[in-house]
Amino acid sequence: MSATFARPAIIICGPTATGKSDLAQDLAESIGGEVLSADSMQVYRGMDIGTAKIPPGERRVPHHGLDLTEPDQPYSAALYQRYARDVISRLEGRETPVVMAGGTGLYLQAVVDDLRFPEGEQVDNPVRAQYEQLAEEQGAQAVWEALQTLDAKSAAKIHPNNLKRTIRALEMHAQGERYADRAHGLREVAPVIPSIQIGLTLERSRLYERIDERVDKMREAGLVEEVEALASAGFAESLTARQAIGYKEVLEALTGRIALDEAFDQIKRASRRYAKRQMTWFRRDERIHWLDIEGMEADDIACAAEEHLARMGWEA
RNA sequence: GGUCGGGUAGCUCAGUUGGUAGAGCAGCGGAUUGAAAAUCCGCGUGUCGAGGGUUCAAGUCCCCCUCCGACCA
Repeated sequence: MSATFARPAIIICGPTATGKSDLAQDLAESIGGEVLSADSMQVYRGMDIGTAKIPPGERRVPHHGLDLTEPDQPYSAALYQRYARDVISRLEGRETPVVMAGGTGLYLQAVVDDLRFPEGEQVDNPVRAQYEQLAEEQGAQAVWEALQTLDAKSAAKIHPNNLKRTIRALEMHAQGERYADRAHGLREVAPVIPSIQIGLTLERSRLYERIDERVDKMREAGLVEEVEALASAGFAESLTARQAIGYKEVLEALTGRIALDEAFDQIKRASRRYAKRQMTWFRRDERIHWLDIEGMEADDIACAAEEHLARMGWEA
């Protein structure tokens, strides 16, 4: 990307259930911009209630990054990076501001910073199945040892128990790439798209209350029915979509392995842990200006965000 | 009112013949370059119900009070 940027991208990040999508839309509306979602699960069509996608009828500005593929298709950070940068250049060409809203830290960073993924196929990995079988037969350690033999430098950067990352390094090796040459600390990656980043946050116990409430609302809104519909459309065999919180638990309940109430308890717990991991991810990024939303209405939050934009010299 | 059982981590509980306490779950911290709502790593966070006594030493023994549960009246 060599375009020059008249204005920085505005980024709204932070843990789940803090109102990122609403704020992004409010901001985009007031500055004449468009919203670009950075969410690894909102890319799937039909996964609406459980991903808290803003319903089409409530979208007051154009939204990008939603419904990009089918739930039985795999997706990846590399695909999102290409897609999102393309959206940003098009908006840039029309001098339209972009407001990104995202809880998926890797996706945001893949767009804004100089993360470089190997060329070639973006999701298909011929060697993956082979190593997954090895893991099943001989354990994750054996796979890691295989990596150590082929690419000791990369193996040294991955914990032997971390099977997924070990397999990724092996895939890269098969492509003539080295994991170690790319993974060298997310703090040290240079930015390529200027941005103003605002993080929404809340005291932990209050955040957890909001998460619990939101999960209850998802249940009332028909999450179970949504999962039933997806299940009959081959969702259970998907690689990535089936990892979504809310969906995997309800699927377990639908197959009779756990009770529905138990499933929703698990969804709340998984969402809390997810929020914690998101905080860990975003906390290290010095660029983020944090906004504590305790006791604030949507208007107050938008107002505070606009004040920050003004302080950063943002001009419409 | 009486008898018995029990009050130990946020929750459920363990705790040897007395040597200032440990599991699961929950929680907290961190990593993260093609699955990222995924994956992985690390961390017990405690007036052992209150008070007194015995002892070099009490969660463990004794006394008393208190709370909960069961049973007998």
